[in-house]
Amino acid sequence: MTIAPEVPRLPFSSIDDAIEALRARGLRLSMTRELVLEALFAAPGPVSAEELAVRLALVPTSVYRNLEALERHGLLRHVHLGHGPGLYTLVGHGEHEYIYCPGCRTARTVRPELLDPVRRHIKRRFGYEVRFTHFALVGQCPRCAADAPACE
Amino acid sequence: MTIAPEVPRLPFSSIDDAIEALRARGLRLSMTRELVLEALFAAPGPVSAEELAVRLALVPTSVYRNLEALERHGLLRHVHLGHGPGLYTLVGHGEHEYIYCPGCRTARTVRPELLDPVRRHIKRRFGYEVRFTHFALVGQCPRCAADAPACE
DNA sequence: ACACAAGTGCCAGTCGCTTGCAATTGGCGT
DNA sequence: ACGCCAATTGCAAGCGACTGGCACTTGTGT
Repeated sequence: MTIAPEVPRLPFSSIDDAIEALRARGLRLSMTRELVLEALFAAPGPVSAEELAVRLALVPTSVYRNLEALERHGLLRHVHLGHGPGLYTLVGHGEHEYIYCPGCRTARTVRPELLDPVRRHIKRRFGYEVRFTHFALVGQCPRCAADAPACE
Repeated sequence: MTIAPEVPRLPFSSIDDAIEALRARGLRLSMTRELVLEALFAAPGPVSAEELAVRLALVPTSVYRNLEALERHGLLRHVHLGHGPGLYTLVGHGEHEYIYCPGCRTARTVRPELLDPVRRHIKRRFGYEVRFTHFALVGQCPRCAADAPACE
């Protein structure tokens, strides 16, 4: 699959909102689906499909399929920090963008509006509406820069 | 594997430069290795390992291993546009960064210095030295924005 | 409470690599 | 020119992250 084209993002502040939106899109609320939504709602950060499957004792296939359906309908999105699996978050439930440091393999969150100047700049210069929601920003964090002054 | 930590990037303007650097790093110039370097040197854009293996009639494993070794020693780098395989380029042989549009699944190249203001902004705001060399910038291109005015 | 499409479990398959290991070979030292 | 030996290769198997097929089950509008 490729990166999902931009899909309308519905903001959810409770699971019930998400469930309502899900119904509005003609999706059913199965047991599995509810568990996935709840887990994502409760999660402190983005979660991989594999992690969800394990934590919820669900069969991975079903988790993948649910994530795919929910993302296709704009209830979820996923981000990649570095290489590795997609990490899912409920939309509208504390939106973040991420900066990932390959040195220490950690990501910090960034409030989306703080990147608006960057988006505006790129829009003006290149005409593209970039978003950092699918691939994290990648760069050396200050700590790693201090630890490894050898780099270029 | 994770994203390679920043490695000194040696600029090559001919294959011989690359071969010299390779020797300086204690790597041998095997048949396979030479073919890979030549193919990358001749390529108009970044190339996947699979593509190289097919075009050069080489066994994929060997291509992967060569790409890995050459990248580790700073002769190559790879970028991801959207999902999909890593795409390799010889370092110092027409450096580009990329903006990828998920709508039309195409990337345009950007002269790196044009993104310097963005890098400076992020450095000031967050302290990170970001680079767009591993993950492409992702965003809707003007054409796709015009075609699909429905998006948020 | 039924019908029937949406969703599930299971199993096999794909894609993009990675690893182990025995056979080969490039590039010195002589 | 020859030999040595670690670097490299080919082959086969394995792995992580999904994806697809298919028969079975279940949520839901009527």
